[in-house]
Order: sequence, then structure tokens, then C-alpha cells
Amino acid sequence: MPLKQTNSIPDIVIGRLPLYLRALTRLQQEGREVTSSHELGRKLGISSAQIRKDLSHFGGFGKQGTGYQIEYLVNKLRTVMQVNQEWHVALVGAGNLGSAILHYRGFADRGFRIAWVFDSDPAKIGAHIGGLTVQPLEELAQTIKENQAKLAMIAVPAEHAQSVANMLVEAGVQAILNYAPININVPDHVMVQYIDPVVHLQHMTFYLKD
Amino acid sequence: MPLKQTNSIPDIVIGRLPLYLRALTRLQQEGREVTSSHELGRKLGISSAQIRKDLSHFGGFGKQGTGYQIEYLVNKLRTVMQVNQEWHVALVGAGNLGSAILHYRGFADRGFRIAWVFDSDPAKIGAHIGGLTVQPLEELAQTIKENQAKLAMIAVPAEHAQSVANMLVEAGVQAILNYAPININVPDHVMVQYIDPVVHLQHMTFYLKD
DNA sequence: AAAGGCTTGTGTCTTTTTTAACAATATACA
DNA sequence: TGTATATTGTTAAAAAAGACACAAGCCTTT
Repeated sequence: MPLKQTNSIPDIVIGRLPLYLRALTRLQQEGREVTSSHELGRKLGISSAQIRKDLSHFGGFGKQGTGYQIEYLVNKLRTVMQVNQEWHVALVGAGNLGSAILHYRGFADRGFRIAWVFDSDPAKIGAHIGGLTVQPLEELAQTIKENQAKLAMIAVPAEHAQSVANMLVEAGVQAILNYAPININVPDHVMVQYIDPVVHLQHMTFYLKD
Repeated sequence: MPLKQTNSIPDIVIGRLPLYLRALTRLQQEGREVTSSHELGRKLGISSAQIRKDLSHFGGFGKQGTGYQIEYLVNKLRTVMQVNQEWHVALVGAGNLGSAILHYRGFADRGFRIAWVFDSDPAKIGAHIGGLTVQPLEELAQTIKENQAKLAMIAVPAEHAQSVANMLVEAGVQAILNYAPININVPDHVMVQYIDPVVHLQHMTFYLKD
């Protein structure tokens, strides 16, 4: 689903890079300048060997006996992940969830600017939320094409997620973050990731005693 | 991190069960009564063999030549995952994110009732959000102990997530869904799952051309 | 009642992922 | 300077996860 054939680096490794980056930037905020695979592993609940191996896919970022220069490693990871630039993201859905997403600071803080928001509800179109004006769904294709947006988030009811996805794909979006609790089908060249908190809760209740 | 040693069924299998349940309930809503591992696999982007193998860990739920009776399988999965009951969840943080979580219908719809909400901000305490009254953080321990809450969600700024987690653990919570973009450390017997949309976006930008 | 078409559950094989181990190198300090 | 300690990058081994393949069973149709 999210994967592509870079044929050398496993997708599961790519999936851990954001976690490394997140932990490293936090260390940075705490004023730290150097860390080690052991420290990072302890913080993330991952073995140090795994961290070293993952990072080694992209080059030797550390120094024997010393560890990793945090600022240097952060920059390298940002480059590898292509998040050393600002990404503009389209959001579809301006209901409760969409509004919450628009108000969340965490995206802009880490380089993802929600640049457009669409909804099909006439009552919402034209409204100003989080500095943006809600556009009608009809404008989606043109806006995305004109701006060559590559990223989009879906925050509409499950029933409409697939048709929205179709529109996004048709308009040229290459990566979708789907908040609707439903699997969507897209062509192979389009990536999809899912956010469904209930899935996580259910994963955990399996293990709960009583 | 979320794992425990049931020593027989891999955690990665448990993690897929909620996805199966989600797809199955949707089929049910569409009026379907029977499905197959092939159909389910197609919908989920998973091989049919994997689905059959995963389900076989819990017994033979299907019928050769026919497939799976959806209602029957849904009930079985709910039982296995222990979501054939309503869970009461404590929420910490009544800011933007916390409010959004409180207003989201998706939890209650699938058996997770947010029953208490806590915040440390005097301006928020006493406020009514989504049918609940925001309680002061000082009441967290007692409320959770009295009600034997097992599940909690963290929706506070990253800086406070660890101390909130400590309080929750101390109060007896066994599973935490952490929306704060930071890794938290908890004892082995406590499970943690993370929701961080930026992690998913970064996972995808790696693959984007240009 | 026999044949043909599906689909499950599972044993086996293959691939992927993780862990373990260690030589090489850096730093601190006696 | 030399010794002890720390930490990387990498190779090899182990473990885990996934794909494959097929006998067995169910249903429909002739």
C-alpha cells in the first residue's frame, strides 16, 4: 500500500526513519549535540543494532567511539526523506475532523502546510477555517492540477472516501493520508496511509486481561 | 511496544485483526452475507493466504467451497479482540486535539466510550465538551482507580506526555494511545500505540519524485 | 449421483527482518 | 605514549513473516 520498489531499501526501514527523526529533533530541543544508537534505541524501544543497520543504508553518519552528531544526522535524514522542504497538502473534508486537522499546529511545525481545503457541503463552502477558505469539491481537480499538489488528506465519512480518492488520483495526487475508517483502492503508483485510532485501541484490547 | 508474549500468536497478526473486522463490518453494512479470503484480500491489499492463515490461528471460521459467513466471522473476531463489550476510555488533554477526539463519533460507534476527560488548565476545567465535564488533572488517579479504567488516550503537548503517562501507569492504566508526537517510556506490562500523522506523511514523501 | 468449480486450512518453502558478534576506530586519561 | 572504554558499520546467523501449493470438503448443475 505505501510501498514502492526502490529495490534496495526495505519499506519497513523507511517507515522507521520518521521515528528516528522525531526522537532526534527532540534531543536537539533538549540541547543535546551527540547521541548513540544505544540511547536512541532505548528511547524508541528498538535495538541499537537495528538503528545502526537502518542508518547504514544511507551512508556512514556516525563516528566510532563517539556516536552520531545530532544536527548532522537530522539534516541527513531530512534530506533522505525529502522533508528538508515545505510540502503543500490538500485536505478534503471540513467537518469536525477536517477542522481539527486544520487547527493542529503539528503539521506546519514539521514542514507540511495545509494549503487547500475542500468540502461538498454548501453550508461549509466559503467558510474560513484556520486561515483557509473552504472550496467546493468541484474545484478540487483544477486546484490540485494547477498547483501540482502531490499530497492529500481525506477526512470525509467512510461512504465518500473512495470517490474522493478517485478524484484525488485523477487530479494527480501521489500520496494520500486517509482518516476515514475504510480501505480505499488506488492505482499502484499512488501511496496510501491510514489513520484510524480505533484500530490501535482494538489492537490493544486483545491483550487486556478481563 | 504494544506487544506482549501470548506466546503463540504473533503480534503482527493481532494488528491485522482490526483491519479484517473493519472491512467485514463494511461488507455487512452493504448487505453482504458471505465473503472469501480472496475478496477480503483484494479489499485490503493483503494476500488471501495470509488472511486464511491469520484467521486459522483462532479456529476454522470458514467453509470450504463457500467462504466465510460475515456475521459469524465478525462475532468471532469481536470476541477474540474483546471488543464485544463497551470499553470506557480516559482522555487527557482538552485542547484542540482533545476536543476533536471528544467530538469524533467513530469511537462510540465502535465500542469505545470516552468516559472522562482531564486537563491541567484552570481555564478548561469545568468546561463541558461533547457531553463531558473537564476534570482537573489532580482527579485523574482517583477517577481511574475507582472506575478501574484500563484504556487512556494522551492528547497533551509533547513536553507533558511523559509525565501524564507516568500518572496513568501509576493509576493502573494498561493501554495508552498516545497522540503526542513523542515516544514515551512505560513499564513492560503497559502497552502504548502512537498516532502521529506526520510520521505517515514523511514515510510517503521519501518515495515522491521531485 | 457424478462431475466441475470454488474455497478453506495447513504443511512446506522462500523471503524478509532481526539479532548477535566483532574488527576497526575514536576518545579520555593515567 | 599507551591502555581502557565506548561506539560504529558490517558480516553472518537466527528468527519471523509471507507466499506457495494442494488435499479435502462444499455446493451447484447436469
